[in-house]
Order: sequence, then C-alpha cells, then structure tokens
Amino acid sequence: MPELPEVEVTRRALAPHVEGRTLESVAVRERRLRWPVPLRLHEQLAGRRVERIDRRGKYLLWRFAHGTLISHLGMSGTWRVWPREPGRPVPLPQVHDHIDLLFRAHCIRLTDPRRFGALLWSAVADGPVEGHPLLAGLGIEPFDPGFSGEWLYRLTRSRSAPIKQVLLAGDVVVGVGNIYASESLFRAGINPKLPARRLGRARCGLLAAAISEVLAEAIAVGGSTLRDFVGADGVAGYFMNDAFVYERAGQACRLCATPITRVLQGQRATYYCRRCQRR
DNA sequence: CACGACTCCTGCTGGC
DNA sequence: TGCCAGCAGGAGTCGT
Repeated sequence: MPELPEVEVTRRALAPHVEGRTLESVAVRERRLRWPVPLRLHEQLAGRRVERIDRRGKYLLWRFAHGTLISHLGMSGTWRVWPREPGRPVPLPQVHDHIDLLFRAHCIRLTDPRRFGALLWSAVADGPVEGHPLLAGLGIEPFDPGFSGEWLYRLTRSRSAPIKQVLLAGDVVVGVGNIYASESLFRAGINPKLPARRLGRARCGLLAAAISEVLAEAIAVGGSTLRDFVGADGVAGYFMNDAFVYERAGQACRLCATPITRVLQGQRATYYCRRCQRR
C-alpha cells in the first residue's frame, strides 16, 4: 500500500510530464472514490496549467493558479503515465481505471481497485490548501529539518497509546504507514507496544533518525513492492526484499535469529523482534 | 484532548 | 477443482 516513499516516487515520476504543462481534458469514469470526485472537474481544469506537483504526507498536491487538485492513493491507488504518440494508442481503460488526466503528450491515469483513494478540488478562493480539513491536522514532514528526537519527545508527552499507533496516526509525523512503522521501530530497537509518553529523549532520538533513514532508503530504491506497488513508469520497487520484520511472522530475525512476532494493534498487524526490540 | 471502534472496498487466502 | 466467507488495510468519523 502506498506510504510516503511510494507517493514520493510517484510524484517524481509525474513531475517532468506534468509541471508547466496544460491539462487538455479530464475523463472521469467512476466518481465513487472515498469521497465523490467533483462533478465539474473537467470544466474546472481543462485548459489550465499545472504549475507544480507537491507532496504533503501521502497527499499529492497538483497546484494550478486557481486552486489545487488534492489526490490520495488510499490502499490500492496508482498514477500511471502513458505516452500519447501517433501509432501508439493509450491502452483502453480497464475496470478500475477511474480517471484520466489528458495532457498533449501524456495520459496520466488513476487506477484504484479498492477506491479508498481520493481526488478533490480546493479553490484558491477557499484559502490556502494547507488549511484544507484533510491537511490542516497533519504532522511534520519526516525530512523537515525540524523533525528530530526533540520534536518526537515534545509531541508524545500527552500520548498514552502505543508508539506504533501514534506513528500511524500521522498527527505527529506524516507518511509512516504500517510497513515503515514496524521497520522503523525495529531499526530503533524499540518495542511497538510501549506507551509513547514513556519514550525518553534518547529513544525519541533513535526513533526519529530511524524513521528518516528508513523512508529515505525506501525512496532511493523506488518504493515498496508490497501489494504489487508499481511506479508511474511501470517499474516495481524493491523495499520488501529488504524488510527486517514486516510480514515475516515466525521467520528468523535477520539480526538475532529469534522468530519474528506478529501482534494486532488497533486492528492492524505489527511485526517485531522481541529480543532486538526491548528498549 | 486522546483513544478505540467502526467504516468504506475489493483482491486474495484458506477452508471445505 | 471450485466456491465463498473472512480478512487486510489508510485514515476519517464518531462515541466515550
């Protein structure tokens, strides 16, 4: 499922085909995503130029002069780039190919079988997109210089929930989903069940560093291959080849050979090594 | 405020 | 071999 690295990999693949280009038309075949896709999307966007494509957490922000198109990939969404060239037709849309953004030279296609994704419009007249209800409560970016052990420490003092669930909540730091939460906690040697407020400054420092490193490494290799994540260029990522704990229940820890433990936290699977993660 | 349960949806898994 | 119930999962929403 797309977490921050997969979204960032997607953003980088889209940017050269989208930034500074004029959107010719929008085809919406299925409006029923997490929230209904706006009815007037084509009228709002056709003939308008995408100035920039940014990422905030797991959201992609397609910035136009008159507003921002907000997209989220949910569990199973992908944006895929298809060239539009004479003699090489864009493939016919398949069942789950819900949206096409047509530029002169490319078709950017949203596929989302589970329809947990979103595509929303935020007009300039409604205020800065950063204040949109979906974005306003988000935590700091993990690559922001302000994200540190101290930040983690400060924002977890009032949190009694397990540290794994606080990471997933996204209001402290964004972009850490189920895979990278388990992997980051493993790297930091921290037990995922530990109440967040019981982490001291030292452990917060280790965890903040682990999160940034794990996410950066995942971006560098093109995102996770879990659930067939394929980048916008059609090339699969490699992170899962290197997972230390995720989906490795019962298998030997790569560091100490202890069988990896799987537990449920808030209806979600957490994987950890009970020997390596005792901090 | 913080937390946990519930919810959306479909592909995949496992049991028979 | 085939069918189908049950589960997983991001994150907003709601009740406590």
